Amino acid sequence: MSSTVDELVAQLRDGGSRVTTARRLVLTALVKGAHHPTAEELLVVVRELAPDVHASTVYRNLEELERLGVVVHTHLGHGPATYHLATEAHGHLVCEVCGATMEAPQDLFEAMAEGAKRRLGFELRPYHFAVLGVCAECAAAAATPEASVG
Amino acid sequence: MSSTVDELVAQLRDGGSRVTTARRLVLTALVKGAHHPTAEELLVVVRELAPDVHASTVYRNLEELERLGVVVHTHLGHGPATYHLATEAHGHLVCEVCGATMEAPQDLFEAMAEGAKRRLGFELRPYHFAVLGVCAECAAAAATPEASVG
DNA sequence: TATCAAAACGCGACCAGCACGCAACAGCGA
DNA sequence: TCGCTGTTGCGTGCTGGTCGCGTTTTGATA
Repeated sequence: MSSTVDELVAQLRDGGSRVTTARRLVLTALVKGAHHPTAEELLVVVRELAPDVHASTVYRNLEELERLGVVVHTHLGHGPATYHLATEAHGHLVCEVCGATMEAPQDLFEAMAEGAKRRLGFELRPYHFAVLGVCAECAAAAATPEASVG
Repeated sequence: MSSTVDELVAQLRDGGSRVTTARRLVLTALVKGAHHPTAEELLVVVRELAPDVHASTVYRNLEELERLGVVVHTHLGHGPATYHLATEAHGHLVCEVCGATMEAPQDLFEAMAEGAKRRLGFELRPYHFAVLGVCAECAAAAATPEASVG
């Protein structure tokens, strides 16, 4: 969580990658930006600092950073993928009704992971795709017929 | 599981939808076809029976069938969505390494679902997106440095 | 059985999200 | 500073899916 751009840059060098302006800006955007930015949103942030950076550069850098284990991407639903630093890896719960995204408590997956491992030999990595469902507010709204969410 | 095309057609009528050739063929493809067909694969099956059916017709029909609760779609990974009858709804475990897909035992999600409900008020619907991980074979292959999966 | 409004279809254009090929550029070790 | 080679900008292309429009088909009714 305490990752600074400089630390991440060091990871890049260790991995044998060059440190370019665009690449540094992508890291900056990841550190400073919103919680679950898409590639598009990262591009916007990057372009505030360097307007000429091309979208494909951001995509390629995210790919490279992921290869190095610096960032991971997650699918929160039907839209574009979202990116965050690998040090912040966590599961997500997303409400199908209102789209609210919440981070899953670390231990929420534990029982399931253990069950999958013991019974199927399957090692869960439940971070890549969000688990969908209905959040408390929307469930309550659905339960009271008079109410409407909007 | 015992759904026949006729039963599904009846569901269509009950829902106020018209029964067309293309629509019946989509249902036929879902009943007879592979386990987790994509829209594209369904289109191929449909076209074996009626070559002039257009791709957008299949997409629109799947959307309508989903609206009626007859079919559901699932994302097994980065590729296209897969479709199956709502009566066959189940969770999926997908291996990130080899791509193997397995149906999750019904009770695997129960502990997690209960925990999410009690602690966050969140009602899990863990069927829409697969849970990724590493299958037993690939985990074993990774554990023995000499072995290689290919 | 004929009529007809609305639903569904075929078709093509279009869109989002992303990957790719290529020539120019820039990081970084010597 | 030089030069190798990784990276960038740019355009183009691909996949998966949506949309608008004019035509065809369905199915309730006469």
